[in-house]
Amino acid sequence: MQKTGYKTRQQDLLLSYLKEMQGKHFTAEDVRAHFEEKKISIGIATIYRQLEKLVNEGKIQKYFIDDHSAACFEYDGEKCNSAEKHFHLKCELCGRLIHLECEELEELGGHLKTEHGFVINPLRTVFYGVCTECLNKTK
Amino acid sequence: MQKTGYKTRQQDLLLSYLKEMQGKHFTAEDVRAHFEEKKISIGIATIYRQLEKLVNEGKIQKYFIDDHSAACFEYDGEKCNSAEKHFHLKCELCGRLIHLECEELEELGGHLKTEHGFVINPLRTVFYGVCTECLNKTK
DNA sequence: TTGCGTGCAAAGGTTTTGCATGGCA
DNA sequence: TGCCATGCAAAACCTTTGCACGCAA
Repeated sequence: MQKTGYKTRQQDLLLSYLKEMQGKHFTAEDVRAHFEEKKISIGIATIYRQLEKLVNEGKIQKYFIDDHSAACFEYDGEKCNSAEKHFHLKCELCGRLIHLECEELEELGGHLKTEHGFVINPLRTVFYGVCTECLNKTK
Repeated sequence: MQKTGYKTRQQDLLLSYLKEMQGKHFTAEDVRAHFEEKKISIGIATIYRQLEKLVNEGKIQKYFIDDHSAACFEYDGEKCNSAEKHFHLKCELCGRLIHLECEELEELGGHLKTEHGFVINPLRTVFYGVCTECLNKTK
């Protein structure tokens, strides 16, 4: 399960970028531009491959915001890797990512499995909607 | 507000397809293939333009399921609120998109709202995980 | 007749892939 | 040294767009 792989300069660069961008979303192109600004060159293919690996490991998440535009990635920090029993809520208005731990919601997984034979993956599943703050604002 | 536009053969064909596919999801390519099978030719550009129009009118919904794959469309019929009563499950292994209607799941929206002040948007939310068939295969 | 709808092909943008090279262990 | 990671460019892919023509009203 634990594929170590080699440690590379590009990998480190990307990880440092993740920490810097923690809680914010970015595209593959954002990553490339960020390092180009610093006169550091990373191939876009490498960026895609590293990001894909991180997504598979559940370290970062991949979102599809609108239309056929570029995919957004987001790093949520250490806490997300340890706690597998929480879900993510993403506000469509303010873009905030909310971490939700809730017993009743945890039952959702059990229900889907026993009643529908579907094993949900909370690491990748994101509930889209509107958060409390934004609801109040629009009233 | 109500832009009538012209009535065309392609429009009628698409509408008949929608009725046939009511409650199921399909891609632009699915539409093209469906009519090709019947020896009816419709330009793919026309399909995209018609679908876009229908989305803007709120007649059909557009989903962004996966990676760089094609967008999914869905016609839920006359009743406007029906779309809010089902969710989508996406199998991470076989890629199948499953259409799930379940009363207990409908309560999820209510729970999120009353307990967490979050109004979920089922039109955009997709549960990722592994479906029954794939679970059995991997055993 | 007017001008929207259509079809074709080309363009557009994002992501993936093949292949030779570079670099970690 | 053995192999994975990288970089480049090309390919793949879905979708949009420009333009001339067709067709509804």
